[in-house]
Amino acid sequence: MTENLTKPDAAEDDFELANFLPFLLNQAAEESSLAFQQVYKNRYGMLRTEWRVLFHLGMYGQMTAKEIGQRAKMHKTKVSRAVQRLAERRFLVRTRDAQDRRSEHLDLTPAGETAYRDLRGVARDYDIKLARHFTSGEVALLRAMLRQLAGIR
Amino acid sequence: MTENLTKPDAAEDDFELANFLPFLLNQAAEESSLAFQQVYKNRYGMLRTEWRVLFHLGMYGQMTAKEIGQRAKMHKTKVSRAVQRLAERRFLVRTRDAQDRRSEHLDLTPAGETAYRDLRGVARDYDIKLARHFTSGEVALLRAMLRQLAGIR
DNA sequence: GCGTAGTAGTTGATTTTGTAACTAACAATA
DNA sequence: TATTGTTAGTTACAAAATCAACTACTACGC
Repeated sequence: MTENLTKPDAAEDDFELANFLPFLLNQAAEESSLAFQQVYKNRYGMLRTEWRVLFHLGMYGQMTAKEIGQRAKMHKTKVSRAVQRLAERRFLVRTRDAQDRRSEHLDLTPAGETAYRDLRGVARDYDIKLARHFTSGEVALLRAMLRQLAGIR
Repeated sequence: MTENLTKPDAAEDDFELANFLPFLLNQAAEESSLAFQQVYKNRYGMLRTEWRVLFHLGMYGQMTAKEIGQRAKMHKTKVSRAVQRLAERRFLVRTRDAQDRRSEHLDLTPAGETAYRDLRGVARDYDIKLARHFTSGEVALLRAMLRQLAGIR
Protein backbone atom coordinates (compact mmCIF):
# COMPACT_ATOMS: atom_id res chain seq x y z
CA MET A 1 0.00 0.00 0.00
CA THR A 2 1.22 3.50 -0.66
CA GLU A 3 1.85 4.95 2.74
CA ASN A 4 2.19 8.36 1.18
CA LEU A 5 -1.44 8.70 0.30
CA THR A 6 -2.71 8.56 3.83
CA LYS A 7 0.22 10.17 5.63
CA PRO A 8 2.14 12.32 3.22
CA ASP A 9 4.39 14.00 5.75
CA ALA A 10 5.23 10.96 7.78
CA ALA A 11 7.87 9.64 5.41
CA GLU A 12 9.40 12.98 4.53
CA ASP A 13 9.55 14.04 8.13
CA ASP A 14 12.44 13.06 10.35
CA PHE A 15 10.51 13.71 13.55
CA GLU A 16 10.37 10.66 15.78
CA LEU A 17 8.35 10.42 18.96
CA ALA A 18 11.08 8.28 20.50
CA ASN A 19 13.51 11.18 20.07
CA PHE A 20 11.25 13.91 21.41
CA LEU A 21 13.11 15.26 24.41
CA PRO A 22 10.14 15.84 26.74
CA PHE A 23 8.97 12.30 26.05
CA LEU A 24 12.41 10.79 26.55
CA LEU A 25 12.99 12.83 29.67
CA ASN A 26 9.71 11.70 31.15
CA GLN A 27 10.41 8.07 30.39
CA ALA A 28 13.88 8.25 31.88
CA ALA A 29 12.62 10.16 34.91
CA GLU A 30 9.83 7.70 35.61
CA GLU A 31 11.95 4.63 35.12
CA SER A 32 14.84 5.95 37.18
CA SER A 33 12.57 7.07 40.01
CA LEU A 34 10.83 3.75 40.35
CA ALA A 35 13.31 1.70 42.29
CA PHE A 36 14.12 4.49 44.70
CA GLN A 37 10.45 5.29 45.18
CA GLN A 38 9.90 1.77 46.43
CA VAL A 39 12.40 2.38 49.21
CA TYR A 40 10.96 5.53 50.75
CA LYS A 41 7.47 4.24 50.21
CA ASN A 42 7.95 0.82 51.75
CA ARG A 43 10.43 1.86 54.43
CA TYR A 44 8.78 5.06 55.65
CA GLY A 45 5.39 5.24 53.94
CA MET A 46 6.40 8.45 52.22
CA LEU A 47 5.17 10.01 49.02
CA ARG A 48 7.49 11.67 46.54
CA THR A 49 6.49 15.11 47.82
CA GLU A 50 7.31 14.10 51.37
CA TRP A 51 10.63 12.63 50.41
CA ARG A 52 11.53 15.86 48.65
CA VAL A 53 10.69 17.99 51.64
CA LEU A 54 12.63 15.64 53.92
CA PHE A 55 15.65 15.80 51.64
CA HIS A 56 15.61 19.55 51.39
CA LEU A 57 15.50 19.91 55.14
CA GLY A 58 18.16 17.27 55.62
CA MET A 59 20.35 18.81 52.97
CA TYR A 60 20.01 22.49 53.67
CA GLY A 61 18.81 22.60 57.29
CA GLN A 62 15.99 24.76 58.56
CA MET A 63 13.78 26.12 55.81
CA THR A 64 10.30 27.54 55.37
CA ALA A 65 7.66 25.90 53.21
CA LYS A 66 8.02 28.72 50.74
CA GLU A 67 11.76 28.21 50.36
CA ILE A 68 11.28 24.50 49.81
CA GLY A 69 8.67 25.20 47.19
CA GLN A 70 11.01 27.51 45.33
CA ARG A 71 13.98 25.18 45.44
CA ALA A 72 12.09 22.04 44.59
CA LYS A 73 9.69 23.74 42.21
CA MET A 74 6.78 22.30 44.13
CA HIS A 75 3.46 24.10 44.36
CA LYS A 76 2.69 25.46 47.80
CA THR A 77 -0.27 23.17 48.34
CA LYS A 78 1.93 20.18 47.64
CA VAL A 79 4.49 21.43 50.13
CA SER A 80 1.81 22.24 52.69
CA ARG A 81 0.35 18.77 52.56
CA ALA A 82 3.71 17.07 52.59
CA VAL A 83 4.78 19.12 55.61
CA GLN A 84 1.53 18.27 57.34
CA ARG A 85 2.06 14.56 56.91
CA LEU A 86 5.70 14.71 57.91
CA ALA A 87 4.74 16.65 61.03
CA GLU A 88 2.03 14.13 61.90
CA ARG A 89 4.56 11.35 61.65
CA ARG A 90 7.00 13.36 63.77
CA PHE A 91 9.66 13.66 61.09
CA LEU A 92 9.72 17.43 61.43
CA VAL A 93 8.63 20.23 63.75
CA ARG A 94 7.28 23.64 62.85
CA THR A 95 8.08 26.89 64.62
CA ARG A 96 6.38 30.16 63.86
CA ASP A 97 8.68 32.97 62.91
CA ALA A 98 8.66 35.61 65.64
CA GLN A 99 9.08 38.52 63.23
CA ASP A 100 6.67 37.32 60.57
CA ARG A 101 4.06 35.11 62.14
CA ARG A 102 2.67 33.98 58.79
CA SER A 103 5.65 31.81 58.02
CA GLU A 104 7.06 28.91 59.95
CA HIS A 105 10.48 27.33 60.14
CA LEU A 106 10.72 23.64 59.56
CA ASP A 107 13.30 21.40 61.22
CA LEU A 108 13.81 17.68 61.11
CA THR A 109 13.34 15.81 64.35
CA PRO A 110 15.91 13.16 65.31
CA ALA A 111 13.59 10.63 63.66
CA GLY A 112 13.53 12.79 60.57
CA GLU A 113 17.31 13.07 60.59
CA THR A 114 17.61 9.31 60.85
CA ALA A 115 15.24 8.72 57.98
CA TYR A 116 17.03 11.36 55.94
CA ARG A 117 20.44 9.84 56.51
CA ASP A 118 19.15 6.39 55.70
CA LEU A 119 17.48 7.51 52.49
CA ARG A 120 20.42 9.67 51.49
CA GLY A 121 22.62 6.61 51.66
CA VAL A 122 20.21 4.67 49.49
CA ALA A 123 19.99 7.58 47.07
CA ARG A 124 23.74 7.88 46.78
CA ASP A 125 24.16 4.19 46.09
CA TYR A 126 21.37 4.28 43.58
CA ASP A 127 22.82 7.31 41.86
CA ILE A 128 26.17 5.57 41.56
CA LYS A 129 24.42 2.53 40.16
CA LEU A 130 22.66 4.63 37.53
CA ALA A 131 25.85 6.46 36.63
CA ARG A 132 27.75 3.22 36.17
CA HIS A 133 26.21 2.83 32.74
CA PHE A 134 28.31 5.76 31.51
CA THR A 135 31.72 7.35 31.75
CA SER A 136 32.19 10.03 34.37
CA GLY A 137 32.52 12.63 31.65
CA GLU A 138 29.24 11.56 30.15
CA VAL A 139 27.51 11.74 33.49
CA ALA A 140 28.89 15.20 34.17
CA LEU A 141 27.63 16.37 30.81
CA LEU A 142 24.26 14.73 31.41
CA ARG A 143 23.89 16.49 34.75
CA ALA A 144 24.85 19.82 33.25
CA MET A 145 22.37 19.42 30.43
CA LEU A 146 19.59 18.35 32.76
CA ARG A 147 20.28 21.32 35.00
CA GLN A 148 20.04 23.59 32.01
CA LEU A 149 16.82 22.00 30.81
CA ALA A 150 15.39 22.21 34.30
CA GLY A 151 16.08 25.91 34.28
CA ILE A 152 18.41 25.75 37.25
CA ARG A 153 20.86 28.56 36.74
CA MET B 1 18.77 32.41 52.23
CA THR B 2 20.86 30.58 54.84
CA GLU B 3 22.86 27.81 53.30
CA ASN B 4 24.37 24.76 54.95
CA LEU B 5 24.99 26.17 58.40
CA THR B 6 23.28 23.57 60.48
CA LYS B 7 24.25 20.33 58.83
CA PRO B 8 27.51 18.81 59.92
CA ASP B 9 27.55 15.82 57.52
CA ALA B 10 26.48 17.76 54.51
CA ALA B 11 29.95 19.15 54.11
CA GLU B 12 31.72 15.81 54.56
CA ASP B 13 29.46 14.07 52.14
CA ASP B 14 29.75 14.64 48.44
CA PHE B 15 26.15 13.70 47.82
CA GLU B 16 24.10 16.63 46.60
CA LEU B 17 20.38 16.52 46.04
CA ALA B 18 20.79 18.79 43.07
CA ASN B 19 22.96 16.11 41.43
CA PHE B 20 20.73 13.16 42.17
CA LEU B 21 19.80 11.84 38.76
CA PRO B 22 16.16 10.89 39.42
CA PHE B 23 15.60 14.35 40.90
CA LEU B 24 17.35 16.13 38.05
CA LEU B 25 15.55 14.02 35.48
CA ASN B 26 12.20 14.81 37.02
CA GLN B 27 12.90 18.50 37.14
CA ALA B 28 14.08 18.57 33.56
CA ALA B 29 11.16 16.44 32.41
CA GLU B 30 8.59 18.61 34.14
CA GLU B 31 10.07 21.87 33.03
CA SER B 32 10.55 20.76 29.45
CA SER B 33 7.05 19.34 29.25
CA LEU B 34 5.35 22.46 30.47
CA ALA B 35 5.32 24.65 27.41
CA PHE B 36 4.26 21.84 25.10
CA GLN B 37 1.63 20.67 27.53
CA GLN B 38 0.01 24.08 27.32
CA VAL B 39 -0.44 23.60 23.60
CA TYR B 40 -2.24 20.28 23.52
CA LYS B 41 -4.19 21.26 26.59
CA ASN B 42 -5.36 24.65 25.39
CA ARG B 43 -5.70 23.78 21.74
CA TYR B 44 -7.38 20.38 22.01
CA GLY B 45 -8.25 19.92 25.69
CA MET B 46 -6.02 16.87 25.86
CA LEU B 47 -4.22 15.30 28.79
CA ARG B 48 -0.73 13.93 28.53
CA THR B 49 -2.03 10.38 28.26
CA GLU B 50 -4.29 11.36 25.40
CA TRP B 51 -1.55 13.17 23.61
CA ARG B 52 0.66 10.11 23.88
CA VAL B 53 -1.99 7.82 22.46
CA LEU B 54 -2.67 10.28 19.65
CA PHE B 55 1.02 10.48 18.82
CA HIS B 56 1.50 6.77 18.80
CA LEU B 57 -1.39 6.28 16.44
CA GLY B 58 -0.26 9.14 14.24
CA MET B 59 3.29 7.92 14.21
CA TYR B 60 2.84 4.20 13.79
CA GLY B 61 -0.66 3.88 12.34
CA GLN B 62 -3.26 1.42 13.53
CA MET B 63 -2.48 -0.10 16.92
CA THR B 64 -4.27 -1.85 19.75
CA ALA B 65 -4.46 -0.42 23.26
CA LYS B 66 -2.10 -3.11 24.42
CA GLU B 67 0.55 -2.23 21.87
CA ILE B 68 0.34 1.44 22.80
CA GLY B 69 0.72 0.55 26.44
CA GLN B 70 3.84 -1.46 25.72
CA ARG B 71 5.46 1.15 23.52
CA ALA B 72 4.63 4.13 25.71
CA LYS B 73 5.05 2.26 28.98
CA MET B 74 1.58 3.33 30.02
CA HIS B 75 -0.57 1.20 32.29
CA LYS B 76 -3.55 -0.34 30.56
CA THR B 77 -6.05 1.65 32.59
CA LYS B 78 -4.39 4.87 31.54
CA VAL B 79 -4.52 3.80 27.92
CA SER B 80 -8.11 2.65 28.29
CA ARG B 81 -9.25 5.99 29.65
CA ALA B 82 -7.24 8.00 27.15
CA VAL B 83 -8.71 5.97 24.29
CA GLN B 84 -12.19 6.44 25.70
CA ARG B 85 -11.84 10.22 25.80
CA LEU B 86 -10.24 10.41 22.38
CA ALA B 87 -13.07 8.29 21.00
CA GLU B 88 -15.69 10.51 22.61
CA ARG B 89 -14.11 13.53 21.01
CA ARG B 90 -13.97 11.72 17.68
CA PHE B 91 -10.21 11.74 17.36
CA LEU B 92 -10.11 8.00 16.88
CA VAL B 93 -12.33 5.04 16.06
CA ARG B 94 -12.23 1.53 17.44
CA THR B 95 -12.76 -1.67 15.51
CA ARG B 96 -12.99 -5.09 17.10
CA ASP B 97 -10.56 -7.62 15.79
CA ALA B 98 -12.44 -10.32 13.89
CA GLN B 99 -10.11 -13.13 14.95
CA ASP B 100 -9.71 -12.10 18.57
CA ARG B 101 -12.77 -10.21 19.71
CA ARG B 102 -11.17 -9.15 22.98
CA SER B 103 -8.87 -6.64 21.33
CA GLU B 104 -9.71 -3.67 19.18
CA HIS B 105 -7.80 -1.75 16.54
CA LEU B 106 -7.52 1.97 16.97
CA ASP B 107 -7.32 4.41 14.08
CA LEU B 108 -7.21 8.16 13.97
CA THR B 109 -10.15 9.90 12.34
CA PRO B 110 -9.46 12.75 9.91
CA ALA B 111 -9.89 15.09 12.87
CA GLY B 112 -7.40 13.02 14.81
CA GLU B 113 -4.95 13.11 11.91
CA THR B 114 -5.27 16.86 11.71
CA ALA B 115 -4.67 17.30 15.42
CA TYR B 116 -1.75 14.92 15.24
CA ARG B 117 -0.10 16.74 12.36
CA ASP B 118 -0.62 20.06 14.06
CA LEU B 119 0.84 18.88 17.35
CA ARG B 120 3.68 17.05 15.69
CA GLY B 121 4.71 20.31 14.08
CA VAL B 122 4.62 22.07 17.40
CA ALA B 123 6.56 19.23 19.00
CA ARG B 124 9.23 19.29 16.34
CA ASP B 125 9.72 23.03 16.65
CA TYR B 126 9.80 22.76 20.38
CA ASP B 127 12.31 19.94 20.29
CA ILE B 128 14.57 21.98 18.05
CA LYS B 129 14.24 24.90 20.42
CA LEU B 130 15.23 22.75 23.37
CA ALA B 131 18.16 21.25 21.49
CA ARG B 132 19.46 24.67 20.50
CA HIS B 133 21.01 25.02 23.94
CA PHE B 134 23.54 22.35 23.05
CA THR B 135 25.75 21.07 20.24
CA SER B 136 24.31 18.35 18.04
CA GLY B 137 26.82 15.90 19.49
CA GLU B 138 25.70 16.72 22.98
CA VAL B 139 22.07 16.26 22.08
CA ALA B 140 22.79 12.93 20.44
CA LEU B 141 24.58 11.78 23.57
CA LEU B 142 21.78 13.06 25.77
CA ARG B 143 19.19 11.16 23.78
CA ALA B 144 21.26 7.99 23.90
CA MET B 145 21.72 8.27 27.65
CA LEU B 146 18.05 8.99 28.26
CA ARG B 147 17.08 6.00 26.15
CA GLN B 148 19.40 3.84 28.20
CA LEU B 149 18.04 5.19 31.48
CA ALA B 150 14.50 4.69 30.25
CA GLY B 151 15.34 1.07 29.62
CA ILE B 152 14.67 1.28 25.91
CA ARG B 153 17.11 -1.18 24.48
C1' DG C 1 -4.97 54.95 63.27
C1' DC C 2 -7.57 52.99 58.85
C1' DG C 3 -7.84 51.01 54.25
C1' DT C 4 -5.83 48.52 50.65
C1' DA C 5 -2.75 45.35 48.68
C1' DG C 6 0.19 41.55 49.07
C1' DT C 7 2.14 37.19 51.26
C1' DA C 8 2.57 32.39 53.90
C1' DG C 9 0.18 28.77 54.33
C1' DT C 10 -4.37 26.05 54.51
C1' DT C 11 -8.69 24.11 53.00
C1' DG C 12 -12.25 22.39 49.84
C1' DA C 13 -14.06 21.02 45.41
C1' DT C 14 -12.88 18.83 41.21
C1' DT C 15 -9.94 16.14 38.31
C1' DT C 16 -6.65 12.61 37.51
C1' DT C 17 -4.16 8.60 38.82
C1' DG C 18 -3.33 4.02 40.94
C1' DT C 19 -4.80 -0.52 42.46
C1' DA C 20 -7.63 -4.30 42.33
C1' DA C 21 -11.34 -6.58 40.98
C1' DC C 22 -14.04 -7.44 37.20
C1' DT C 23 -16.14 -8.97 32.29
C1' DA C 24 -15.72 -11.12 28.11
C1' DA C 25 -13.15 -13.70 25.16
C1' DC C 26 -9.63 -17.15 23.87
C1' DA C 27 -6.79 -21.50 24.48
C1' DA C 28 -5.53 -25.82 26.05
C1' DT C 29 -6.84 -30.07 27.69
C1' DA C 30 -9.19 -33.75 29.68
C1' DT D 1 -18.44 -30.27 26.86
C1' DA D 2 -16.58 -28.70 31.13
C1' DT D 3 -12.39 -26.95 33.54
C1' DT D 4 -8.71 -24.24 34.24
C1' DG D 5 -5.66 -20.65 32.97
C1' DT D 6 -4.66 -16.52 30.44
C1' DT D 7 -5.45 -12.17 28.07
C1' DA D 8 -7.66 -7.38 26.34
C1' DG D 9 -9.87 -4.05 28.10
C1' DT D 10 -13.18 -1.83 31.65
C1' DT D 11 -14.91 -0.31 36.02
C1' DA D 12 -15.06 0.92 40.95
C1' DC D 13 -13.01 2.91 44.70
C1' DA D 14 -9.25 4.98 47.10
C1' DA D 15 -5.24 7.99 46.84
C1' DA D 16 -3.18 12.02 45.04
C1' DA D 17 -2.73 16.26 42.22
C1' DT D 18 -4.72 20.62 40.76
C1' DC D 19 -6.94 25.03 41.17
C1' DA D 20 -9.42 28.45 43.45
C1' DA D 21 -10.93 30.38 47.40
C1' DC D 22 -9.86 31.22 51.96
C1' DT D 23 -7.53 32.74 56.78
C1' DA D 24 -4.24 35.12 59.19
C1' DC D 25 -0.88 38.09 58.92
C1' DT D 26 2.40 42.03 57.16
C1' DA D 27 3.39 46.35 54.73
C1' DC D 28 2.47 50.39 52.61
C1' DG D 29 -0.07 54.81 51.88
C1' DC D 30 -2.80 58.15 53.59
